[in-house]
Amino acid sequence: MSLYTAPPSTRERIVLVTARLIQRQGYVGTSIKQIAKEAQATLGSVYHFFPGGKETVAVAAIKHGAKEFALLLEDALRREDDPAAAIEACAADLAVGLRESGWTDGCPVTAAALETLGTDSDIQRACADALRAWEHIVAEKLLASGFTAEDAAEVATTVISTLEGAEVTAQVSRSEEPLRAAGRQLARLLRTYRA
Amino acid sequence: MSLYTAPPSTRERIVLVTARLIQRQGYVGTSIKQIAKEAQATLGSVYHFFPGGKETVAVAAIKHGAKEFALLLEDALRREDDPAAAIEACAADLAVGLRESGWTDGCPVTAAALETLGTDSDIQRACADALRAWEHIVAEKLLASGFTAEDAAEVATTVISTLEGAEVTAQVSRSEEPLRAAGRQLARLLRTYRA
DNA sequence: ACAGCTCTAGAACGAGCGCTCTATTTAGTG
DNA sequence: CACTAAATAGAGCGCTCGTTCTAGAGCTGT
Repeated sequence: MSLYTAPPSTRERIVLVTARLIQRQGYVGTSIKQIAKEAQATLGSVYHFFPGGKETVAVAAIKHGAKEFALLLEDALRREDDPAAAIEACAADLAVGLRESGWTDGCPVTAAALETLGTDSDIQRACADALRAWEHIVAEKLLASGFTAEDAAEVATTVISTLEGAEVTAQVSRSEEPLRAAGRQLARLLRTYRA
Repeated sequence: MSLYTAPPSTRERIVLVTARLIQRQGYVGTSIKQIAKEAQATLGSVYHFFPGGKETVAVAAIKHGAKEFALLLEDALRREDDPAAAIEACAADLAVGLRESGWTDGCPVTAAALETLGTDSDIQRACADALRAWEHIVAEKLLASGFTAEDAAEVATTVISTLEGAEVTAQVSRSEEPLRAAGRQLARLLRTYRA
């Protein structure tokens, strides 16, 4: 990685802005015109890069957000040897990021998923893929720490669900505490599996 | 309670329909005209009962949904003496309800909260109130089971967060498993607090 | 009979939606 | 320099949004 990162391309700006807007206002609440304006692009550019229209832009943004959280997760899990401590650190990272954004920049996957529930759309698929990928990352760490395959899968699912829910709770109550509490309780839970 | 329940009034139908639509499509994705049509009312009736417009209808619907889940929670906690078993049963109840609705009828509070994040609106306040009320119900049960005040508060917050998150995960993956897993893991966590 | 309510009914308004379309500018290649 | 494809630019289309407004229907008390 170079010291001087290239300025983001128009396409990248569109994706980044869309991800942020979905975090804050949801999928339905975000218009293509607003995306174009905030990305300093024009309507023509947006439809040039995403001929599939609004849904295509959203899918790209959700995949971007999914990868972003996956990196945060992998980072925390690599820094700490103990998975319990790693998950607690991860929750703390989320809490700090949330506070710094004024409690607005949550998880674009959750937001978009809830608005497109019965739809069988690409958005739903992208959200389901993201959740599965995150669970897989956690499960791998647990397996490496001596968990059985069944325990790892069930605990990983619960870890992701709890982090998701605690993030929403933290946003609504505008406090780090729900995420901090979830981190501590998840750590306690993981430690009950020690040999 | 009589055997013959009165047919719901126009006002009640509006609130019930709105709650269901918010569950499925979110707040922004639900229009007043759709509410009127599905509630078999007219626009005039909606604005007659809710002069404050869309937001007022949504607040009433959210409060209704909040009370509904509070009753489910209190019911499960009353049925079981052991709080761990009670929370697990609660998760199972949610899983069954979700499957029976075709994975569409989740939590209107979460859905509405995420779409109105930075807004300082009555909707945000209603969602925050709902979460606090649910946590309080769980905390009371834990206190009655011998938890310290601090433990009860922190665990109750985590229980609600986990149930919220697991419900979303279950909806996206169209499976009862995330909620079942969350129930089992929460039960395991609660049992670590036994004297 | 009639006034005075609550409730129902839906047309109409301005604003904004997603998207299409035609131009025009920019960048890359021989 | 000439030619082409990529990218930018935004006016305009049909439609739906939330809301307002006027008009009528149903009921009660006098």
